[in-house]
Amino acid sequence: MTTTAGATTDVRPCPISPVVELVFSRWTTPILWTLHEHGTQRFVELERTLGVTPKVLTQRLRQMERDGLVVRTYHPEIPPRVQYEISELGESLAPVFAALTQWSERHLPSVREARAAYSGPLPR
Amino acid sequence: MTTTAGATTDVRPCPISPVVELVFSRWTTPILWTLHEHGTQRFVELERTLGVTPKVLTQRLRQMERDGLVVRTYHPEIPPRVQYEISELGESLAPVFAALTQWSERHLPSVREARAAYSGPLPR
DNA sequence: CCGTATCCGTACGGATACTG
DNA sequence: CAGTATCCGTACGGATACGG
Repeated sequence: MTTTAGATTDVRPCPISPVVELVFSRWTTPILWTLHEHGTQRFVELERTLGVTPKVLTQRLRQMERDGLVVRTYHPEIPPRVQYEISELGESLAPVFAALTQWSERHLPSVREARAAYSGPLPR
Repeated sequence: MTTTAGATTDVRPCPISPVVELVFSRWTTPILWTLHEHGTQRFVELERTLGVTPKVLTQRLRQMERDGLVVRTYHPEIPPRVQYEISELGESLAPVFAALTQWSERHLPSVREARAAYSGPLPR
């Protein structure tokens, strides 16, 4: 565990932090969900469906493309057409989403109850 | 405008967004993980283990207590002692964490490959 | 020990305008 | 249509100091 005296104890963070950062950053979840549910989407479709500005949408899509979660296909036409679809790697997240969905259905009410019952500080 | 046939009124965002915000906000995942793995922890233990400043730690713990994910127990001693433990509701997230862990083990290498192979913009 | 109070820097998202 | 460029406001986290 800790090595010889003097050395700082190693702080081992939870192993899922990388995935969390990868998948649950802002907008990534809605984007993945939309592509998963509605299939291939064009840029403007995502823009309108999610209500996100083009700058941010581009940032997220580039990031997700780099990480291999989505596939971008450019069609050199006039006007240009770009398709975004979820990759196989992205689809492999399905069990995660399923677990999350199930948890929501079962336990989200409990959260609401807890919030209602909570009388301490931090009122939002 | 909205007269696109077929799709009536509702543009439904992904249903897991609330949970994501709840569980995967900054620091909440490491906190939950630590309490899940190492059991009950004192304030200063979490502070040191996670390397988080007391202000932020308090914010997160209050929020998670309000949401019913952790249980705070105050022992009026000198010096005072406060225990934080994961609640039953928090424990119910275990399947989610399990799915995430499994995905990490299986598919995180693919992400690294994708990043290495990616030659476009956005180099981080 | 367990927080709270205060200041501060920045990263991030939103809005707008413009280009190919 | 599919972005890029620019400006801007703020929410958030880190650092420090202090209090019960």
